[in-house]
Amino acid sequence: MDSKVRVRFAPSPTGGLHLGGVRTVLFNYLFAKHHKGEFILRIEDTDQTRFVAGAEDYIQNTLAWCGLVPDESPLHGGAYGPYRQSERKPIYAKYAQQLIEQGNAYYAFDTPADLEQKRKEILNFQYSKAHRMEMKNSISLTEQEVTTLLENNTPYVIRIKVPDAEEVKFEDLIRGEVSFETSQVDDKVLLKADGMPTYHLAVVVDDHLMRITHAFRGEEWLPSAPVHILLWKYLFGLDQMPKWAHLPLILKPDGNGKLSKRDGERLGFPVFAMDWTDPATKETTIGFKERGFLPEAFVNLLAVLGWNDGTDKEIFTLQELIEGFSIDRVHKGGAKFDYEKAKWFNTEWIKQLNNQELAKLVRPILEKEGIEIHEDDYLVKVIGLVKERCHLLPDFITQSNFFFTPPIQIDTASILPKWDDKKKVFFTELAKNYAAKITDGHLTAAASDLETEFKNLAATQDLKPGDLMLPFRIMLVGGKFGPGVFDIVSCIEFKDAMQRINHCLSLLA
RNA sequence: GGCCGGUUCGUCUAUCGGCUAGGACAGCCCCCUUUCACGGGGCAAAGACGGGUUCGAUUCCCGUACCGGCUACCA
Repeated sequence: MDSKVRVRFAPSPTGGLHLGGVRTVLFNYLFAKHHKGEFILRIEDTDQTRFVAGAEDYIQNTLAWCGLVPDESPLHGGAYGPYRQSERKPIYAKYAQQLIEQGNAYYAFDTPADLEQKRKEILNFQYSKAHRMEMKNSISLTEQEVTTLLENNTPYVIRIKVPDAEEVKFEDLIRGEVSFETSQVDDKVLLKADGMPTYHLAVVVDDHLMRITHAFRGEEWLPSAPVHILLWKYLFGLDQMPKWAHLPLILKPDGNGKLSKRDGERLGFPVFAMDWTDPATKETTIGFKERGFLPEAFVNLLAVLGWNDGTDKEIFTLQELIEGFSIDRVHKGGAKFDYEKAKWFNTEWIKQLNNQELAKLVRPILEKEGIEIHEDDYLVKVIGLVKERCHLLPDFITQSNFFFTPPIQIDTASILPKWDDKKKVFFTELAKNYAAKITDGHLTAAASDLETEFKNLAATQDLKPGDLMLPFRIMLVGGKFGPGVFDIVSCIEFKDAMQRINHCLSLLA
């Protein structure tokens, strides 16, 4: 009770981190920080066949981007390391041995082929009481046979000996009491033939050694919970066991089933937090970051997918999430991911973020497009003008590039139908006026003044301003979009505005 | 198949026995805007089904249906 809250996120480094993974991290983090506790990152790399180079760095980078920095991790160190299970290999064998001595585990010598054969022969084969005696293990074999097998270095695994007819139950922080009949659970492998532990053993041993107080993980782990409960009982005592919470799954938007990388590709939205390039295939999977999401928005949208604070509030800062988070307000049911709503969160965050901060993020995106930015102040001003029409960061490209360079594509087709000599005269005159301003030493003017002058000029020529606005807009930005025309003129200044008018006039001639 | 879990508008969700079932996204309409957005207003849209318990069930219990997860020397 009075011991410090310690939680862990324990991914296996097999590829990019998807939405569900990041949300698991987030809930862990929020819970820990809410209780002024510690958040640990532990890398579960016990399956050497699935290990993918770079995946661990990717995980660390993703956490950093999201602002969910671990207190202890392979990178940050800590008092309970090492934090990579592959580096803890010797530890697990000791506990497996202890279980054997206690009679809670046993050696099994069946080869993969033996098992495959057995599964073919018997429908719904389970390595458990029902078939244990038909297999090659230290329960079915005599002591002498086992000793010989061991002395000959016969490959073996260690399996948990699940008790006969017991009820295993535990209190899930989200689901309440969950119980299992042990006759339904099989003798899971604890230690593999290569000496590595399986998840089942490793998670229990490490959670104990790392003093984990609360263990949150995806719902897909619920069925193996009884194995872990049993292991806790045999090894460290149930009173030492962390509190469990099994998080609901994030489901695909259409149809059924949990969200996968393929769904994102199919439906055209990211599933990974950041870009991930598979080192083997060189195939890159797009991430939320690169798609133009702000980390604040990403964290926000994930947090409210399956959790809410009981009010109508939807926009939360990380700090607000920490303060308001509680595990018992997490949903039981899975949630379908809605990309449209996800974008809405980003739109909101773009509006919330101040222009200076936004400028830092937008600048590299524009520069990558070959847009030259000479002054920071100018960029900040432009961002203020266009931010409310941007949903994703790359939207700033189309929304603001005409502030930096004259439009290349000009939608003259939208001007032509109503174009006539009167308008031509007007714009020729307008350009001259701007030229005169420059001669007088004026670079620019306030938008409201520009508008007044524009309307006055229109009046003297007996033209309706309304008929002139669209052509003017297209001359300036190339199409029917963007902020108010006079804001644009004010921003790009007389010289540039004049050139764009003249250029367009020549196109229309 | 077995085990476990889940089930409120199309989607995310509020409701902890008393509701004309609220909000948000998406959709549609209107206003604002001489562009596109933003913003404001409005419309439409839900308690899987059947039994109980109760004065009263979306809320509690049971059953059914449907959906999902797991069922590896993967996590």
